[in-house]
Amino acid sequence: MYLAMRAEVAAALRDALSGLGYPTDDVGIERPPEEFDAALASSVAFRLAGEAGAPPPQVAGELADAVDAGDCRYVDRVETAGPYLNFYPSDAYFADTVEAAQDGAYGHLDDRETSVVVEHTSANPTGPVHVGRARNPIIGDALANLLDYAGYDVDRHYYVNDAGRQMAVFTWAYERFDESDLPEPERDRAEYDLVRSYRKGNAYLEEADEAAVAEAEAEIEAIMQGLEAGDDETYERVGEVVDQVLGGMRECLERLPAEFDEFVKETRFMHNGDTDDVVKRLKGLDESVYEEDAWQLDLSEFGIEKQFVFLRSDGTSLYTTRDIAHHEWKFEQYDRAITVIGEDHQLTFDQLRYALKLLGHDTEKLDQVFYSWVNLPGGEGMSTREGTGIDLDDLLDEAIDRAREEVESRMGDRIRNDELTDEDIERIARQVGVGAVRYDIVSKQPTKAITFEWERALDFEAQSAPYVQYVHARAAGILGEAEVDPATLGDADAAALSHQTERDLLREIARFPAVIEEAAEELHPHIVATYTRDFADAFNAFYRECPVVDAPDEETQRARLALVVAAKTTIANALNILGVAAPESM
RNA sequence: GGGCACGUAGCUCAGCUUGGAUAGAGCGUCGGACUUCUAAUCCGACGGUCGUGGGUUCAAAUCCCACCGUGCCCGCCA
Repeated sequence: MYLAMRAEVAAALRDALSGLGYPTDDVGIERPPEEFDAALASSVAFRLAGEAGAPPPQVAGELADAVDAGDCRYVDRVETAGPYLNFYPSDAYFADTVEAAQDGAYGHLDDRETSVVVEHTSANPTGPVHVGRARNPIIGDALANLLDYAGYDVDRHYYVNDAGRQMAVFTWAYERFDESDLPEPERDRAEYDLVRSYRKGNAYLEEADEAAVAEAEAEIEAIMQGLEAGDDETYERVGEVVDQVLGGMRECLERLPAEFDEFVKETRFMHNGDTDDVVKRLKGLDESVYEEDAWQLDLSEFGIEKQFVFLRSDGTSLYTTRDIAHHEWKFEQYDRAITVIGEDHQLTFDQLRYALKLLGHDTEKLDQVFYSWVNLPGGEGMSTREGTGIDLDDLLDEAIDRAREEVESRMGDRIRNDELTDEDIERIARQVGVGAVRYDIVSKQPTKAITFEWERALDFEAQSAPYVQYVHARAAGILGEAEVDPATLGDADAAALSHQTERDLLREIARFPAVIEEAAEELHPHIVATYTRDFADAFNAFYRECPVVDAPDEETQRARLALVVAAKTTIANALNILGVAAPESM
């Protein structure tokens, strides 16, 4: 209703402006401060003051008189507050909001008939997913959910870097070392098992004597050449390592849960000849130069002084070259391609973008969401190769353990005697623990640097997942207590919802689709998280002030029940976008 | 040195793209509210030169410039 009302207000303002002979290009619609019950406001009077030769409040008054809200379904009245115009919602606004939000699909915007691929995580299959990388699947999954709600046709891809030097090193090390050379694995799963070889191999390359290293390097080089040449046996050897490690990492990511429609392997674009084709076309560009035996692209026209090497002097391709072939493949199938990627890839991504542009592609279709790295206290980084960093599995385990302790410690002073079973406790611990980790990460702007600290990541207090989840559980509790079939609330009268906190909650519910629209437009899932906090505040105020089960009369009770259903649906869907579970009880 | 990002209360963060109503939350501190639809909640108090300095504007946390601090990148790695 918010979006519809905004359209009505904009149209009514434009009519009024043009009627008075003012420009209509900027109607200055914004959200009024909390103390006003208006749903929308306009500051347009400020900008007209000069032209009108009158102070803003006077212009506002003139405009308020000129605005005709008669045809507006959702605008009840216009009032001035100094230089501002405030637009108050009508009864129909509230009635339609309650009705719309009781539908489980509330928040889904109209189908845009636009396909979009969200590539995220794409962590190299070298070992366990650590917390430094965890920001990627959490942001990526929320972004994909968000775009889905916003009406896009979304696919989620994980691009598997199975062709680089790292994988050649890994494959060599996997074949080179025996179990007896390796320490105990930290966890009983494939990636923890295999990463031991990878770490051992890297240490060996640094520490072994020159001749031994040269021998190893020759084997690694042979693997890389085999991949480049499309040699089947080499593919099989590398694939054996990649598939095992990736399988384990996938299990870890599913705990979040983050799932993918497709795992796209980099080697695919070497094997099918696409990379060779890209190289051929890049060589033909005016910007292409052959220097020091390597083919490079001069991107100085885009402000990048560093030349982009796309073919090594030994004739092998580079990561970004293969990524160009990968993106051409994406462009063939999707209208938009969005990549969630670490800020350390900023330059690489620019090179990719401009190379694609030079090859004649519309790079407007390409978007990226950068996030900055998560570091350990003391500024230490996390590295799979060196084995430093906190494994995501450990973080999730710890979060669930702490959540379980929390649930159990609260058992004693629960007022409500609803007999939580052991399964309930386990379910709540998982929902709250994992939810807290996700919420902590998704609620912040991705560009801000994060230092990982256990206490902070596992804080269950306000402004965390449990705070919002609790609202959902409270709503579920009321509906359970009322023993009313939500489906029978169709005739509930929203006019009975006249309390200030009821109106405030309704306004929050009404805003949800606009929040989705804005967050999707800007590719900022954290806007949804901010919304859930405001929403929770509004719900808690309503909860405090307005008894539902013991409402003063039946009409009020039914209206409030309908409001609770609407609120529950809204918060469930908002949490769903963030990838945070919405518990029925906790 | 160059490029990109970030800098808002003691701490963690919204707000900045599209300038506008006394700059908002949470944590912490202090003081209140559970025989009540779940107190993982709520109410109140305290707390801010919006990094610094200029500029644009009727109006700047928001836009522009310079500087300072922090992170990331500047490889024929990914």
